[in-house]
Amino acid sequence: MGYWLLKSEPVAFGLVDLTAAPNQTTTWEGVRNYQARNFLRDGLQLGDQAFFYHSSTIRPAIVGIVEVVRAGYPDETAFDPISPYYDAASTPDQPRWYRVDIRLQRSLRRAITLAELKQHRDALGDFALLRRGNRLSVLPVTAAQWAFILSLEPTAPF
DNA sequence: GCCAACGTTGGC
DNA sequence: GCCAACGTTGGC
Repeated sequence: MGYWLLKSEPVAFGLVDLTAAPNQTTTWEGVRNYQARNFLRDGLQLGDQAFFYHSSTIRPAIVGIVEVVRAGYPDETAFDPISPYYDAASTPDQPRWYRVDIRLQRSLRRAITLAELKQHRDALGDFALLRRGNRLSVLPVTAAQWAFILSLEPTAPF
């Protein structure tokens, strides 16, 4: 079972949108970065969990947990000339870009902000989200990092 | 809005 | 293959 972090700009598609989506499920398409593509194609497996992260916003933060409900498959938006994600170099025979489908498992009881995560650099170790100049929209999380971050979320009220 | 980081493109 | 130019990401 693998763990990941998926970034999304809430202005474009945030937790509110995922919550409102049919079946609280969406397809994670339009990723046009090779490293992220490799994770989508080869890394994310059915049943894997991922943090849902809000980026490019006033308070960047992990806000939810999603589950992979369909592992990597070709991102067909690359084949569509009208799509903003169109890429003439990607063909059905030789797809260049991949996507996964995800479903909201639950919202976090509170947002765990990037600022807070930075305070725990030592505990988190080498965490892709905290690397300098990190721009990856799909990144791996170790089991230890996953457990630690979840431990920051308050449990039952009492 | 600014700027650092960094991936991509294209000329040579 | 090098590298400058350029575009995008994303935090602040």
